[in-house]
Amino acid sequence: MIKGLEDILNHKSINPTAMRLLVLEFLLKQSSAISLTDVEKGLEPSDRVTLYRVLKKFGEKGLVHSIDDGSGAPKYALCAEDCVAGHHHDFHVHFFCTACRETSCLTKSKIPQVVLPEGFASEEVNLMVKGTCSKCIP
Amino acid sequence: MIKGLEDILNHKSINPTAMRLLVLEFLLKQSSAISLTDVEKGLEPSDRVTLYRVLKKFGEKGLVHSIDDGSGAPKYALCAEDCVAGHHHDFHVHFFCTACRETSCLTKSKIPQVVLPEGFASEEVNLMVKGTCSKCIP
DNA sequence: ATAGGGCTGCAATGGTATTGCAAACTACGG
DNA sequence: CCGTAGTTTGCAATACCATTGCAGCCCTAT
Repeated sequence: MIKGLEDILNHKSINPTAMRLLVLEFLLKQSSAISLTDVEKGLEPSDRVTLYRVLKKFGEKGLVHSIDDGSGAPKYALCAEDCVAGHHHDFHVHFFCTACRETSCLTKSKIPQVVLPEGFASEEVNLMVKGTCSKCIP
Repeated sequence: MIKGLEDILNHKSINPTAMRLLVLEFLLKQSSAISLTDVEKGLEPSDRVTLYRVLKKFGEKGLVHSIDDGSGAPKYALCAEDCVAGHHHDFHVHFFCTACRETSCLTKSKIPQVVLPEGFASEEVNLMVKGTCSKCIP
């Protein structure tokens, strides 16, 4: 199991340290995007700053992408597959459930093409939907 | 002129105080969405907290909407037209130019319909595009 | 005139990212 | 096996930013 985790990191050119393996393992267990504070609580008693830097490195290397769901703190989730360092390909919709307050990636919902005014060039698109998720529908 | 400003506030059931008129006037002069710090600098030497509360009230009453462009601080812009207290209708695209670092409302670019998975109900949609705006194209 | 409610300004709090620095660790060449 | 260089980690400190409490002010209605 741990072996597989190491491979993942190596494949992204990230030195597989104990801390990073722990964070990666924790991320793999999540069903939704989580904040730095969530990681901190799940991996007690780890240092917050270290976790911050681990996630930052993961982001730089294209292992995770961060989502700003308006909660103030960024959420992190593992990238699908084909993200390379520096260029993310996560053109999917992010969903924030106002009931359970979970942020999740709707990898199957692609972001539709957006028509921009003349002279505007798009580099990155982020679509955030808020509402009620399937688990919280009454 | 000031008379017109008062009308705007009254129409939204906001007591027209000096401070609020100033903020509204400042907002009307902007061509892009601005942060609380921007307002503070433009209206020196005003108290930041007061401006914060003014903007908050404007938001509650449907006069302005706030945009989270990922810069850490929310940006504010006047609502188009028919926003009512509590329910915003700003289904337009927000654009962040990575060159001039300005956030603007593309009121003509409507957010396309998003297909959500079964069981998901959408209440609010936010589409943030990052790239280069027409003024910054080489 | 006065009492009450809304508005403002100041001070203080709390949560967050972010950086500097020194200790710990790791990989590697002798 | 040892030491060294580079990476990683943990701690302390800093810097924003939103948000709240409180006290004084203004305006209005009675």
